[in-house]
Amino acid sequence: MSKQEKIQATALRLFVADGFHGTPTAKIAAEAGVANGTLFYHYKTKNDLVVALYNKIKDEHANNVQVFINRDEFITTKFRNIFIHSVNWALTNRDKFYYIQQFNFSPHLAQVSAETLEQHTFGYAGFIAEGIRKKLLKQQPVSLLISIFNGHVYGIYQYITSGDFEPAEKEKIINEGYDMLWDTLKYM
Amino acid sequence: MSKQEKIQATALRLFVADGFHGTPTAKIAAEAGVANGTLFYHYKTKNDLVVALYNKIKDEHANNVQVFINRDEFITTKFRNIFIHSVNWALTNRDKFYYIQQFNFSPHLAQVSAETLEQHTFGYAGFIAEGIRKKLLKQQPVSLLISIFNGHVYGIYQYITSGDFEPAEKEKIINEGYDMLWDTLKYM
DNA sequence: ATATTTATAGACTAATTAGTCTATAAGAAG
DNA sequence: CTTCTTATAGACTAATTAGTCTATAAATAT
Repeated sequence: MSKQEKIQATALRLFVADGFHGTPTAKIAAEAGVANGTLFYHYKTKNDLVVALYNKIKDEHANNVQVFINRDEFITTKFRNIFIHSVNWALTNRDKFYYIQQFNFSPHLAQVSAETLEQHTFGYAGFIAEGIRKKLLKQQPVSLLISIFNGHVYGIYQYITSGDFEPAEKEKIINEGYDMLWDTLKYM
Repeated sequence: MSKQEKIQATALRLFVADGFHGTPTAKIAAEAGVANGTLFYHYKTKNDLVVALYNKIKDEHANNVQVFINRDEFITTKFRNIFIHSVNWALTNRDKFYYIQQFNFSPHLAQVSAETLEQHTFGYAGFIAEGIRKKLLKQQPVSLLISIFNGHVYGIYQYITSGDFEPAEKEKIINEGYDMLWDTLKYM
């Protein structure tokens, strides 16, 4: 792990635990085992670090989803896989998932350009549009279906993290959660 | 408007615009037209103000929903009304809706007791449980249905606020949004 | 080898800001 | 009318902290 990666990992952990403002750059540097100057060498400002971390996590997730989109499977299968993977990703990367929400509801979001934001849902868009065209999904705007999809992922995530479930139970909830989403989004 | 109310209203506006840490208490006091000492007379600490504001907004919303729950109507009608009202409330009180999310994804949340948090969904719980018992809603845990409900409100809200829609369009989206939610939650 | 760039260290500072302190004013109670 | 409580004001401070500065060390290129 390079010093830069250590800084990122430590920043993620501390930002999630104590918030952006509750985390001094000095603490990040100290817990990452690097000097103050090193942090500011890699990131011109604290704000730069906050934004870079966001973009990195978003990229990681988008690339993750892209793999499922690219697979040569029937569109409804893909759709199911993407949902299940998204929930599982959120559950196994809670810090990262939380960080995205934390960032989304902060003034930092305004610093990310609309294009960058769009790029992160770019993978979905074409895929969802195809589903609509082929009359597998409801005849509604792509972005509405994406919003509902995300809202549903979020809802299932909230439910699972609010309780204490066995792995098998979790899987069952996710599967049934998918069925419920499908009831919402399927054509007719 | 009392000085205290002015402080709350100004704090809400500034916290949403600039974040918790981006808003000095001195600025809140100045823009509310009160002295520094007055703010700290009403709220022992800045943190107290942040938490009090959260509880106030949550209470307001919970009381709002309660009115619909108490109405003497058929349960499915109530359900629909609550969904539509929730989306409309979020749309006409964007600052407050945003503030709740901002707070939920901040370390401040840990300062709100589990009971207080539960109390805010208390109204829903009995009502949803009734719907499940009467086999109008899916045979799933109450809290799962609430999570999905909230996730869906959030999704529709996101979609509407991300575009520029006429009032009539908004209404149509909300109504269709409800139909989609109902497809997910209805029994069979 | 030597020069240049990249990476790291850690002491220092200038600015910011939460909260305190003292002084009053307004209102309620006796 | 006077005592006590509540509400308001605004100057002040002690602590925190983002970012700078200078010095090297390591790596890369010439």
